[in-house]
Amino acid sequence: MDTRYDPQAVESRWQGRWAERHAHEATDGTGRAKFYCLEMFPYPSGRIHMGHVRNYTIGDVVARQRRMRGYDVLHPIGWDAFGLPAENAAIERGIHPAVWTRDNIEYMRGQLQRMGFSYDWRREIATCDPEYYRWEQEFFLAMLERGLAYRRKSLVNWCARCQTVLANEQVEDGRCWRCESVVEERELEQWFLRITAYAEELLTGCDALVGWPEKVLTMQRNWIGKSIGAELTFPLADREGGITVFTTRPDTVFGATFVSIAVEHPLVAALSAGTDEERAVAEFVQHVRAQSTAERAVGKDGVFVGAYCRNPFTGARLSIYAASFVLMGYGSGAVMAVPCHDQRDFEFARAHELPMRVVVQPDDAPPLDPARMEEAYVGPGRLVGSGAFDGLPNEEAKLRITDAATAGGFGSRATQYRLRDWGISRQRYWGAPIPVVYCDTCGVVPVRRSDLPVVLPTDVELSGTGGSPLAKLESFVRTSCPQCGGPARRETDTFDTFVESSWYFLRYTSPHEDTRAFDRDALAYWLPVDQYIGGVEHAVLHLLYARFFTKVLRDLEYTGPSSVGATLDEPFVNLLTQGMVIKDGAKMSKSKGNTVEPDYLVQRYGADTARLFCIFAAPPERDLDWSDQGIEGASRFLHRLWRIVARGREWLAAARAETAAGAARPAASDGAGAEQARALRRLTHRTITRVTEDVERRQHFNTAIAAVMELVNGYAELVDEVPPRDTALRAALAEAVGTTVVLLAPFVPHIASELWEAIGGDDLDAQPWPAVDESALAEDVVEMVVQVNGKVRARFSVAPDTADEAVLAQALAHERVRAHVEGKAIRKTLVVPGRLVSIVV
RNA sequence: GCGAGAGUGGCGGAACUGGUAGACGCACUAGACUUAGGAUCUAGCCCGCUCAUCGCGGUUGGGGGUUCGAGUCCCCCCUCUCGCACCA
Repeated sequence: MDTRYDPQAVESRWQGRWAERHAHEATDGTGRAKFYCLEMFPYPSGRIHMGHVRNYTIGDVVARQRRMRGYDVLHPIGWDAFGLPAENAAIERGIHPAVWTRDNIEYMRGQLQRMGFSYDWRREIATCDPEYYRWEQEFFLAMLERGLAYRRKSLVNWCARCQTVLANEQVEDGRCWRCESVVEERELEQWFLRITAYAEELLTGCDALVGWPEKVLTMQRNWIGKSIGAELTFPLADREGGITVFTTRPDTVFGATFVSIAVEHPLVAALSAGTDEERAVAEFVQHVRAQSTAERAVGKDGVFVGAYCRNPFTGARLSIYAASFVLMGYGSGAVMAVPCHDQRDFEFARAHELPMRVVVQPDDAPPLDPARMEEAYVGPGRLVGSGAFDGLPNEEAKLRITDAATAGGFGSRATQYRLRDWGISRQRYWGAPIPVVYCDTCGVVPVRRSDLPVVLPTDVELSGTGGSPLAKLESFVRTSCPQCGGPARRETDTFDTFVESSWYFLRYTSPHEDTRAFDRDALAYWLPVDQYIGGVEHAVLHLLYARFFTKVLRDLEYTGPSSVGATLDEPFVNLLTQGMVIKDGAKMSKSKGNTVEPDYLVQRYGADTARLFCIFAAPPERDLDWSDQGIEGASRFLHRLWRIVARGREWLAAARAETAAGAARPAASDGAGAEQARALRRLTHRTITRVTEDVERRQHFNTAIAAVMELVNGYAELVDEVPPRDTALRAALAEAVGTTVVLLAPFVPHIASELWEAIGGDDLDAQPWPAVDESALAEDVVEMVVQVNGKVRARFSVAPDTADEAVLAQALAHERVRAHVEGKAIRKTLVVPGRLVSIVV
C-alpha cells in the first residue's frame, strides 16, 4: 500500500472489479427483504452536472447502505431520452437526434461509472427505444378503449414563420425563441389523458403519503385544487334559458348584484346580438382574446353585454358583464358577483358603479356599510338581508341555501377541481409516435396492437421550419386503415416526454420483457419504490403524472394482485427532494456560466472526494452552496484517513485477525490501557449508533459524516507504525479503524474498499453494516451541569446510576455553586437524571 | 395575494423528544517540521469586560409570553427563498 492516496488509481481499480463481479445487480427474491432505491433518471443532455452528482450520490449512499443492511436492493438507471434539445442539436449542428442522444448516453454512462454509482447496469433503459415506448403505445390504446384518452380542440402556441408549434418554454415574452416573431394561439386537435377522472383519488391519496415532504404534498393538493360549493342557475330575464355559475359561497347569493361571464362564453355573443352594446362587446372580446394570459391577469376589465338575468332567490334583475378575469376553463365560465364579500367583485363593482349588498355581518364588529367598505368582507358571520336565511351562521347557510336551490330545481351541490386533463400531443419529431391513424371513411382509428410498435422513422429531414418533419415523410404518413383497409394517414404528433417518465420505474423490474409490458411477479415484488430521490422542480408535474399512471395501469390490470404482492396504488413510498446546487448565489447553470464540471473534479480530486463534498456540505433537502475550499476539505479528510490507515496497516490487520480468531485478549492490559480502550470502544459504538440513525431515519447524511470525522479525530493520534503495547487498546483501535472504513463505505466506496483490503478485510461489498455493542455504550460517569437561576454555574461527574438526592447534595456542595447560592434562600431544586441540576434561589 | 420553507460565528452548517448553543468542516492566527510549501502536525478561534488563567456579562432576525430552563413551544412583527399566481 502506497503511503500517498492516489484517487484515480484506487477508483479505476475498484470500478473495474465491480463491473467484473456484477457487484450491484439485484437478485430478485432470495428470501431477503427488498429495497427499491430510485433516483429520477437523467435527460441525456450531453454531460452530467453537479445536480446529477448530488442526486445520484445521495441515492447511492442509500442503496449501498441498504445492501449492507442485508436488503435485496434494486438500484437501476436509465435515460429519459426523448425531448427537444435533441431536435435543436439536429437543427443547429446537423446531427441526427438519435445519434446525438446515443452519443450523449455513451458519454454520460461513462461519467456515472466513473462516479462509482452502484447501479444494476443490466436494467439500463432508454425511453427512445421502440422496445420501451411500444408499451406506452399499448397503454395509450387501452386508455383509448376505456375513454381515458380522447381528442379535442385546444389552443397551442404557433409560430407562423417557423410553421411549428412551440412549447410554453419556447415562448419568450410572447415571441418565438428562435425567430422572434410574435407567437399566435392556434386551435389544433390534441390528444388528452383524462387525469381529472382521478382527481379525487390523487387528492385523497396524498394523505397516505406520509413519507413525502409536506411541501410537495401541499403543491400537489393545490394543483388539484378541489373546491366544494354549489352550482346555481340564474334565469335570463326576458328570454328562455339561464346562466349556470359555480360558487363556493352560496351563502352570499342574496348579495349577488350582477353576473360576470368569460369572454369565451357562448352566451356573450348570443346575449349581445341585436343590442346597442353588440359592437362594444365584440370589440372587447376581440381585445381580451388577443391578450396573452399574463396581460390578462393584470387588468380587471369588463363590459355590459346588454342583457339581464334574475337572482333565483330574490328575482332581482342583475346585469350581465363579460369580464376578462373570468376563466372559461374553470367551473362553468360564469360567476355570480357579490361585491361585498368577494374582493374581485368589489373592485369590479366600484369601477363600474354597480350596486353592493351586505349579506354577511361579522359577529364581533360594527355592522358593515357598503358605502364605507374599503375591501370585501370575506370572513365568517351571520346572514342579513337574505330572507328566510337571516340570522344563520354563514357556514350553515351554505348548506341550507344549496338545499333550497336543489329543492327549487335551480341548483345543486358541486365540486370543482383546478386540475385540467393532460394534453399529451406534441407537434415534435423526437418523441414516441401516438399510435392512431386517420381514415377518411372510419375517422380516428387506433393502430392494431399486433402492429405495435409504431416505430419513429429515422430518415427525416430536420430544418426546424415547415411543421413536423414526420408530416412530410410520406412513407410514414401513408398507411392503410386497420378497420376498412382503405388509405389512411398516420398521426404525426408524438407523446409529451412526461409520458415516458410516468412509468419507467415500473419497467425497471423487467426491462427486457418483450412479450408484455411487465413481469407481474417482478413488479409486485419490487414495487412500490422504497426511496425516490430527485429535484423538487418535479414536485407537481412528473410526480403527479407518475401517480396517475400507476393508478391507471392498476385499473387497466397491467399491475395488480399477483402471487407476491398486492394492488399498487402509489408508486413512491418515501420521497426525498434534494435542493439545488448553488454557486456565487445562483443555481449552477450553463447560461449563467457558473458551473463546475464533474469531470474536472474526478480528475483533480477523485470521485470519492466529489461524493463526500456533496454529502457533507449540506443536508440533502437544502440548497448546496458550492465551495472550492469545501472540496479541498473533503479531499484533505480522505488523504488524512489514508495516511492514518497506511501508518498502522500491518498491525491493524494482525489485530483484526486476532480478534476474528477469538484470541484471548485481556492478558497484557494495564489500567490506563484498559481505560483508553473502553473509551475508544464507547466512541466507536456511539458513532455506529449516530451514523445508523442519520442515514436510515433522519437522512441527515452530512451529520453522519461529521460523526465519522469525530471518530477519526478520537483515535488518529493513537495509530502509529508501532502498535500500542496494550492488547485491549490495540484491539479497540483495530475495531475503530475497521468501523470507520465500513461506515464510510456507502459514501466513499472506492477508498473504503482499498482501505478495507489494506487492513486485511475481504469483500467490503459483502460486509454487513456494523452492529452496535450495547455494552460498549455504557458510560462510567456522566457529566452533570448545575444551573442556578437558569445559568450554568458548574459541572461535575457522577456515576450514571447515582440517586437524585446524592446528585443534588453533590451539586450544592460544589464550591462554584455555593458562591452563587450562599446567603440566598433556595426556592426550588430539580434534578434531570444524567443531565443537569437546576437550582432556583 | 395565497401556500410552503428558512433566518444560528467571518463562511457551510450542528443542536433529533424544551435541558451545557455553536458539533463537524472551511477560513483565519500562532507555533513545529521544512531549502520551500498552498503538504503535514500542534494549539487558538462567537462577542464584550479582564494583562491573562479563572471569572463575569451578552448572544440563535426583532418584540412579548409560557417554563426552574426556550434556537426549539405560543402570540405579534421584519427579512429572504421557492411554488401557485384573477380558480369564483
